[in-house]
Amino acid sequence: MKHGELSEVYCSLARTWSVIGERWTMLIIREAFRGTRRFDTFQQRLGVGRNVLSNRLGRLTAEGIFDRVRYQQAPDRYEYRLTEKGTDLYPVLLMLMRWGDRYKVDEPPVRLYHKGCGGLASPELRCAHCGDLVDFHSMRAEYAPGAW
Amino acid sequence: MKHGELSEVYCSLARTWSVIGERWTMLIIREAFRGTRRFDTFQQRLGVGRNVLSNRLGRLTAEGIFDRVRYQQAPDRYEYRLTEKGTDLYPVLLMLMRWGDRYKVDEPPVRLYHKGCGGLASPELRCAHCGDLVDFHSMRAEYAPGAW
DNA sequence: CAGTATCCTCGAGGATACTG
DNA sequence: CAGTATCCTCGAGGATACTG
Repeated sequence: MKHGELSEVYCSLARTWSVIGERWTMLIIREAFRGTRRFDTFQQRLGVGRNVLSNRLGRLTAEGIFDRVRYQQAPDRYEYRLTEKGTDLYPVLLMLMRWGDRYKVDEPPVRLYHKGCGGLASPELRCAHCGDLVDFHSMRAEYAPGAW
Repeated sequence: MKHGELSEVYCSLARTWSVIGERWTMLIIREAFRGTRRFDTFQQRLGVGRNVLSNRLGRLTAEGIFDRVRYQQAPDRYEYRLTEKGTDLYPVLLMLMRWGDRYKVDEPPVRLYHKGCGGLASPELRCAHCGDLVDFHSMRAEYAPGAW
């Protein structure tokens, strides 16, 4: 199975992975959450090849994760802004970071504060129905017919 | 920057990505959450090459995400079980699935029920401090010195 | 700046045969 | 079963020069 074919399987994870599951893609999105919008800024901060970056930004724009917006005329200059579909990847990013905070570093490189309460935030997963904390053991999965 | 070098950068996301950010790795872990433990079962369900699967299971075992457990003697047979470090990736998996449920499929292939309350669960992120829903706009990030 | 073009390397992945 | 061994392909990624 090739990378692109993941998008055709009836599996939300596989399809999501076909969009963001490449070496640089998630790092580019993280950089965007950090406020980066311009080609050369992405390129310099990540150290990614210009051809690769060009390709990824194009694909993510086609996918609807970035908007390519002209911010200047003559000459025209464009920048990349996360769409709502893009910012909806924030929970994914947070959970990846949190796992790394726990298992891959001594001290978290990024601290998150919650604007609402002002506290140091360690976001956690709760059941939307009853509000209890959610983990692997508390969930039961049912597969639709045809699910991969 | 090579894939392995991501593990040396002072960034929880990059380091996590160096562990799970390859084409098959996250799909193998998902399959494990589904209950799969044995080499041939992984191989048949995912359609991944045997050499690649062998390599990934070895790396994930070395990383402490899988335990390689002998379940039979003469001949010895082994299976792979998620460790706690492995099941702690569940929130990552859930958030990836949820994004795919929203943007990549019409009908969710997998439905999750919360054992506690019996309800159909759509897990959501909340601030551990105040309990409010968390999204990108409600967070403020502070970077430690040396953070990538 | 925001790219495109070109050329190259390397390793992830696929296919298949073989083994204790 | 649970792998290892072998050989091959292909594309992701790196480096660098060039352009409007």
